[in-house]
Amino acid sequence: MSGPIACLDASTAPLRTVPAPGTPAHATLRALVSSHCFERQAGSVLKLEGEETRAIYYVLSGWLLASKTMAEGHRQIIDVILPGGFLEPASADPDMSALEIEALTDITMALIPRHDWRRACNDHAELADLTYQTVGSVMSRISERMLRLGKGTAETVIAYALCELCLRSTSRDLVEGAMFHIPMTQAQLGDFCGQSAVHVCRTLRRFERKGLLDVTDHMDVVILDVDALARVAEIDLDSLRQEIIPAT
Amino acid sequence: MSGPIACLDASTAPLRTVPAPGTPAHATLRALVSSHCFERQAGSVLKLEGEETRAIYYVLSGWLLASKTMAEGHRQIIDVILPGGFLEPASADPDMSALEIEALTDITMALIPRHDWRRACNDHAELADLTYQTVGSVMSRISERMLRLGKGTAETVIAYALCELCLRSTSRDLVEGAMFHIPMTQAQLGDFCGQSAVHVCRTLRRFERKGLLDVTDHMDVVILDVDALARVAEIDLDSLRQEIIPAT
DNA sequence: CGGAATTTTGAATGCAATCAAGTGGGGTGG
DNA sequence: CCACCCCACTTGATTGCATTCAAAATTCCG
Repeated sequence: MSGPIACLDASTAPLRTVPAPGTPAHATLRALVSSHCFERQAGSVLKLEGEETRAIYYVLSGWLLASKTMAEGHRQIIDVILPGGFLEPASADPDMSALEIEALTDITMALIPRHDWRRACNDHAELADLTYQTVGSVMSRISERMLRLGKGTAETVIAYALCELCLRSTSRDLVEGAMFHIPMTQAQLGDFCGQSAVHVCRTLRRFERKGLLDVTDHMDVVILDVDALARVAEIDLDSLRQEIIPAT
Repeated sequence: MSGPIACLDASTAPLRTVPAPGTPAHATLRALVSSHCFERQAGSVLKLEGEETRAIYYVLSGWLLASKTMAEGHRQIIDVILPGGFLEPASADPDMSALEIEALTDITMALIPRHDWRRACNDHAELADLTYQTVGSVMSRISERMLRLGKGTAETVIAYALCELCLRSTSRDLVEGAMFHIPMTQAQLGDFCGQSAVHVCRTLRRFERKGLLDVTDHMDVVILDVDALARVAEIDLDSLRQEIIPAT
């Protein structure tokens, strides 16, 4: 794998609306991002578990995936990061990555040195806010998933994952009939939900038969009955949105 | 439940060795902690899911527990916090708690207003380091658990949980024959490991029969065969220590 | 068009939940 | 002091959900 490729135009990238454009914080963020910006193809592994790490992974476009693997190749996807999101894969040893980081799709992203990021956070309260808010979002969506992983049925976990990804990828709405695309195979969705690929398939099919949703053409999902799906996922849509989706 | 009770002597509390005693950062941490210090009984619920929160939960002595609950009372313990550890239960909405916080044992702790904490982190790099290191520790141990919750057998999850709690509570060592106490019932351990209480019992009994460990008298655990236990947990002890236990 | 990866379906196995009943210890009140 | 109760733990039996294995169908991509 080659080194970072300079990104010609980071200005089109979907920087979060927080901090607001025009503010010094926004300018700092933009500068940080564009000076460390590069692209990768889907499937590229950016960091392995246990490797040295000193940077923040900031996603501009595409989806990023953080996972861990056990013996026999059993893998659990710990989190998926969407444009505007970021993650530091550090463990208790700040220089060691606890996670494997991989591009789920073709991706544009920035690898910002931890120190630069922290300096920026010290200088701009809005960036510190953004950081804390992101940590909160990550923690709460991981917690929701963990709850269902531990105590839910396959239907519950998978329905939740669909709701979460839909909410996050369609920016805050989950309406009947809206289509959204999940750039994951059923096997990957299985790794995300702690299920085998076969059972993901069966479960999606069952959802279709029940009229909850429609899955066409490689994970294009149309939710047909939001309320029923939310019931299966055991969520309250509004509470979940407040919990995992940053305001504004 | 009554309000916070002033803690007469926080100086005996096991403040982390980072920042080092004598430094300004240490003094600031001590001041923050002792001015917000109080005690609670085992079982006290300190915060409910969805409630407002604006503070960091810093544990001085005793164990704290963060959990989430689904319909029908199915609960998952997301994390356990030991003395010297802390947690902010905030979600994407920084003022809303994503977790329920509960005292697992009688506990001495400090509830430090987020703003004071953040100001202190801005003033003292060591405190910021401590914060990032703690976030890293929390994330990596949650990830390890999540991996096994999703992809491991009951034996793997439970063996891992025992190793993690032993490593953390006996400060970095996991030696044969050492006894340590886990102040949780089997039902709570089940909520931690995504298993039913009944199955936790069976699994612990099986471990005993295999000579991996001994569990006596309400969760006093003696590990008899560290290597075998680590093998069941699918961990490498040294890697895990580096990953989840802060250095020094 | 051919090969590889993904999805689908069937059948069998096995792990863990649930239900149910019984044991044992610690604390309380008579 | 003893009886009782409550809670935690233990063990057995049954049920059911999800995995695994296997094979076919479909789609993607070069």
